[in-house]
Amino acid sequence: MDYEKLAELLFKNIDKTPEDYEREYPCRNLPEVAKVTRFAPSPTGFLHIGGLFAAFIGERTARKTGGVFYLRIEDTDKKREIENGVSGIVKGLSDFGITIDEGMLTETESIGKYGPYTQSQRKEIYQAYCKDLVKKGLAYPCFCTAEELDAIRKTQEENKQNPGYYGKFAKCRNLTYDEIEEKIKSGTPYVLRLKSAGDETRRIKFDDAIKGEIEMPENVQDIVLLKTDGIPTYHFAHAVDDHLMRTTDVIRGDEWISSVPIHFELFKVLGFKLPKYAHISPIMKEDAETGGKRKLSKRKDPEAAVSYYHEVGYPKEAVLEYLLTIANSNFEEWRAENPEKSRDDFDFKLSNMSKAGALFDLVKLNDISKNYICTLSKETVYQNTLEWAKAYDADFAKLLEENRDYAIKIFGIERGNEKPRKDIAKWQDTVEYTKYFFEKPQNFEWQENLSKADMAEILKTYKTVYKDGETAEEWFPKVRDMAESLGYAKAPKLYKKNPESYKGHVGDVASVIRVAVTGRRNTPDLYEIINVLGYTEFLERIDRAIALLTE
RNA sequence: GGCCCGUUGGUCAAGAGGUUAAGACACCGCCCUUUCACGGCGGUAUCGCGAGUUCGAUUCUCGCACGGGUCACCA
Repeated sequence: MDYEKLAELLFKNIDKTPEDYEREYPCRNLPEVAKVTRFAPSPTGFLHIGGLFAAFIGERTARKTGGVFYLRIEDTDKKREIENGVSGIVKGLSDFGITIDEGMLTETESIGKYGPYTQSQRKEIYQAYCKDLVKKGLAYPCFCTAEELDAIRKTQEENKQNPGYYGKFAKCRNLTYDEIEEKIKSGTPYVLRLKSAGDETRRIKFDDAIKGEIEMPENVQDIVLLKTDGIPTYHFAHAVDDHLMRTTDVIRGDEWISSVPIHFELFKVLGFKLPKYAHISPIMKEDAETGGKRKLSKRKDPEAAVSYYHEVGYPKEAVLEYLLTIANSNFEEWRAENPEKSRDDFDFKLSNMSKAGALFDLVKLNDISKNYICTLSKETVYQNTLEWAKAYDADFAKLLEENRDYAIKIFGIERGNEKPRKDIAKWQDTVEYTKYFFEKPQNFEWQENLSKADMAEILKTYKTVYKDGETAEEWFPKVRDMAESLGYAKAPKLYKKNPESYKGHVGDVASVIRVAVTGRRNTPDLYEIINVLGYTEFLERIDRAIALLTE
């Protein structure tokens, strides 16, 4: 067989050679320790939390070593693609502060010298390498139809043989030049296959940065390199792109582990140096139905989508810190010791990653998020809440903008002291949190141990006792005195000793005021709330409550 | 089924051939306290199973079980 002639027959329009591309995309001029990593999703528009996790780890690895992190779009499957699919991915990344050094910025724009960064635009590159492989007798066209392939698989299954296109089953391996030429001329569709030289009794070995030493049988399959439409499969594109883009560390989901033998052979026949592999375990979720674990599912779990976290308003810092604690569990300890430091100063290590898939824990995320938000200033909370509301709650955004100073005061309640409140986990929580400041209470959670008359009496008395402008130190003792004069214990402890001699205790009295003003039994510090509301509003609410209680 | 990966409390997990088997979240109790949070103190709870190596194994080896992945012209 004249392979040169076959290569010309198959790829007559391809003039460039691998050598041309090697020159076009030279080795990066980086220090030896610098790592080049990438995130390479399909443009489905949907960014999975696991994708963000992988991207984040790639970004951290590159940053830490002074390397390069880039975004490549793997759009070799038209079926997966949706319109503006790149934007969704790019937005998901940027919403959570993941920045790229190279790659796709929008649907069509990119930065970097190693592009194009969209695989559909790299067709000639792949074909040049394929042409070279054909020339060397390492790849061949295959005209088998789907039906023929099915038939092969069926007999293999019946005979308990490994399924696939390999060895004696690879009938197109033995086609003559004339047979091939005839089929090509008649327009028969074909794929290009690798002529595997693998031997399943031999084993490959590699050291995965996360999983450690892994050993597997060599690949023997004549896998498809180029599909009927001339577009490469994932495997072939991976080899060519990661080589040409000079990726040093391939960080990807561990569903790829079983394909590593294919990648080994591909890198070998193409004459490429193998990258380092790091296979990440997927993020799991507890499955209510089976009681077991399963991958977070795009269909069943809203929290699988990165956009979910943005929509409900988790700060990106909280999400990233949560992902970091999953990735390197010693991060939590480091954070506790270095509360002021930037996340970037943490020494992230691929080797510290867990080999098993972690269950996604929304409760833990909430905790991390509350701890983060409680360190922010009231102005920052206002600003972040406003930005969130502008995107997802227009009415609330309007309210915040029209009452800027007031809203900032609300967010200032019990904030900035040594023990700040920790009750906001996400910006969406602020809607409920601030509600009674913007509207008079509709429902009142009155406590059951007091009669309406008792409560009305407390409020009427309180109105006469309360003076605008009291300090916190003056305020509560007055409430105590008032409680005592109305027949309530000054302190809860007194009441517990002698419950019969009192109507209740100061806590009940304060509670009546609290409910009258806010409608709720549980709120932040009452004194601060009253001051934020202002004297006029306070009086109105007390009067309104008295009217309701005495009607 | 073949191949591969994994398995320490409810969750995330540290750990090393000999430890009272860290810590965080969650949960429970107590304290603080005008409510709720916060904070402080304390508590419940973990090495999948069976062999082997060893004076000793949760740690090393081998089986098994269970869970997961993969076996496409999808990535």
